[in-house]
Amino acid sequence: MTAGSPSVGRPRSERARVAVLHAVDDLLVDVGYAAMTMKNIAERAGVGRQTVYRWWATKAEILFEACVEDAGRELASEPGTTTVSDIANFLAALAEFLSTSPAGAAYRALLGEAQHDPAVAVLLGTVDVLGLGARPVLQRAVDRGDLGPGAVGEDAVAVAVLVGPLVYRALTGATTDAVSLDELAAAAAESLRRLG
Amino acid sequence: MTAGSPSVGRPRSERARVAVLHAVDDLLVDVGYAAMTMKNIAERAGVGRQTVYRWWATKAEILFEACVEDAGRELASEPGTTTVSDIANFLAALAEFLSTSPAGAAYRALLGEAQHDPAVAVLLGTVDVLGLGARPVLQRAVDRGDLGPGAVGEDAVAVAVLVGPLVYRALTGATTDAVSLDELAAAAAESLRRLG
Amino acid sequence: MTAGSPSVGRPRSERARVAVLHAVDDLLVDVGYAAMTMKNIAERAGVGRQTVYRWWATKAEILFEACVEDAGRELASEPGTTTVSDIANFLAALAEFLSTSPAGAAYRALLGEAQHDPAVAVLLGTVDVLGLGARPVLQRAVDRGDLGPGAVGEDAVAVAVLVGPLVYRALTGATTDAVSLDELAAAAAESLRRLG
Amino acid sequence: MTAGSPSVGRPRSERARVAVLHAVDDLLVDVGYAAMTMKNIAERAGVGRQTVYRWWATKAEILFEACVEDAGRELASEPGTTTVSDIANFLAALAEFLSTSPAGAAYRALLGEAQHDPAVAVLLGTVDVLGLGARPVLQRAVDRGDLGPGAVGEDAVAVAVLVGPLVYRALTGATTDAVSLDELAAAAAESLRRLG
DNA sequence: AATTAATCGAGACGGTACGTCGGGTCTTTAC
DNA sequence: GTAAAGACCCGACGTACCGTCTCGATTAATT
Repeated sequence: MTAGSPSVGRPRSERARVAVLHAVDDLLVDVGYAAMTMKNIAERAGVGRQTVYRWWATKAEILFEACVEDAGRELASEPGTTTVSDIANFLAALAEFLSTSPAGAAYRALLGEAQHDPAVAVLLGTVDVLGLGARPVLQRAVDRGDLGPGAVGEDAVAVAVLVGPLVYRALTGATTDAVSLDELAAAAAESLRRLG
Repeated sequence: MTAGSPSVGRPRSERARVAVLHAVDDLLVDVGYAAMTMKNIAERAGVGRQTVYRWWATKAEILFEACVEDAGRELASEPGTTTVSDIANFLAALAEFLSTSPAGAAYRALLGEAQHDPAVAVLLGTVDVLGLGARPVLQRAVDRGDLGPGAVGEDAVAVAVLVGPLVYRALTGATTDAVSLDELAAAAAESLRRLG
Repeated sequence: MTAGSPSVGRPRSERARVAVLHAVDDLLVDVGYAAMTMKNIAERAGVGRQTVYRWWATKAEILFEACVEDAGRELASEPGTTTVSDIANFLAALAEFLSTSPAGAAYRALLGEAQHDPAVAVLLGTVDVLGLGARPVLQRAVDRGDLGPGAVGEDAVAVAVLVGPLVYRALTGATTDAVSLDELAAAAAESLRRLG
Repeated sequence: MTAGSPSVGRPRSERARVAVLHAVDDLLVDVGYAAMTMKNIAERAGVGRQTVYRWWATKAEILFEACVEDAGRELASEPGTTTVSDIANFLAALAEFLSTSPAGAAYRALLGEAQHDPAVAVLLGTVDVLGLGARPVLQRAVDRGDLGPGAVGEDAVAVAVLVGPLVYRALTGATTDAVSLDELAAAAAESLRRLG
């Protein structure tokens, strides 16, 4: 059908694939991004070094694959009854993601690496990780009439207004308590209304 | 005067110091942060390798020193007549800083590295680079009565609300045009009023 | 007939066998022994890698098989009318073999590898490649009474006296012209007479 | 005087140099040439890997340096009173060298590698290791009138006649006892006289 | 004809050495 | 005592080959 070789030769080992993805998650927590090398990823996964290189070019690619799907699930917040509560729910999920989740730690590491390596910037550009969580919230706000339809456009600033403050605090090492989160949600709602 | 040897032996070479700081700026632009090594910093500066290590422990420290003073000057925006125009002036300066200035590139690189290396996170925490630019704006808003006095507190979210959206867009590679900047300024003003 | 499975299942592919032996010869000429790997032997032969390993354990074994029979034929020199001319004929064949023949190149490579790997030394010891060519010459000299009967014994030095000089020159990269060959033949005859 | 930088920077460590040469000798005996890698040479010598590569390109170069001087000393046999006894002394030294000496083992390994790698063949061609031992013997024979003066020429076959048989036996794993050595000496003397 | 079993080409698997590069330290001479 | 030069030991890089394994597909002799 598609490829030239549908099933010639030994098939890829699913065991090795998941072992690598798990190893990356573990190492990010245990030793941090900088000390995480292709060598010890392979060792931690109990996998040959070449097997890692065969499927991923860099540790950023592995981390990205390990991050994306988890991010989608963890950022899918409960819809609220009002726009403000909807936003509050999302910001709570986002704060949790950024400060606690392994996938969030991977995202922060990747966003950091993207500042050093254009290839990683391109990689991150392929999936709008936080936008995928934020856009449903914005769409519901548009549907309620609380936000102009331009706010969910491709390059709209609405996503940045929504997630930017929390991301900035996460990257600078600040933590955000529940009270501040509610304040931020109210402020963001006000801000977004102004963008409509 | 004070310690055992205040000025015995050859004094530190000012020539070497500025050569290193300039070399770091040049290399960040020419080859990027990742490809910038202590070795080629020393070579570009025409300086011995040990001379670099004698005064800075890591390339992040050099970059930080090269970045801070420029940042202070470049982020000192013109006070506007109203809070909204004041904020607009600041956001314009911030956008310029993040997207164009060498010091801004250094800041982004350092913020990225801080996600990988706790020591760099601590280093960045010693000077609130963007906050130093944002706080005068917020203070003037408080003075005008447009913002509650709590907004300029130590750990207040106001700074994050002000700079977060633009920082997020800069880190994810998005550019922000003048029109969007004005929208953001208006939205931020609204948002901040809500925090008061 | 004999073992558990005399001829059940698919029989060994003769096509694959000769393809491998030819590939080894070609590669030895094209890229040399060191750059000749089991991987590119299989590729050059258009054969699976496992198929090579199924029948030969090392590239030395393949080369040995490819070498032995050719060596026997190429070293079977024309008997001369006198011992000196007999020896001269043999030395001419030997010089040709060592310097020009693919089988000779294989022999030199194997003799070289035997210095690094005891298993190859054992392998080479199973067939006295040059001795098989030299012994008929020596036997005829014994029959003529030009040489004592001990010279064709198992561990006699006569073979070494006969082939050693040319082998040494071949291994050290020296070439030997026709005039020198005749001198060597006369000298060897003299030398062998002395061993009787 | 000579080079552009007579003594700038840290000087080469003599300790490291001899440690590497000794490590190579030890490893050749302990594990053999094939299993002797640049990696374990460095480890055995207690030296960084880069330090090895800084001064030698291949393990063959190291072995060559470790071999040459020892070879000169070990092959410098006692002059005998007659040409036959002179040759006998040399052949005894040569047999000892080839079968027992570490330097001889190195020589055999290098001669083997030269069959696989043209660069090693060139390297070996720079110093006529065995010839340096054999030529004095031949020269004395010429002086005695037992050998024509052409025998000590650049490309003369006399050296090969002298050392070839023993080298061939050494490379093929044969050992040569004292009785055979004396026979070989007498035969070689006869053979060389014929070359005069 | 159907079954059985060893072969075939292909290619992924876990390992390990390669030669290079950057890390941070040290040891020289020159200033 | 700093500066410039450069060698030191260390370890990760990405590549290549090792020898083994697991596939689907052949290919004959045996049922």
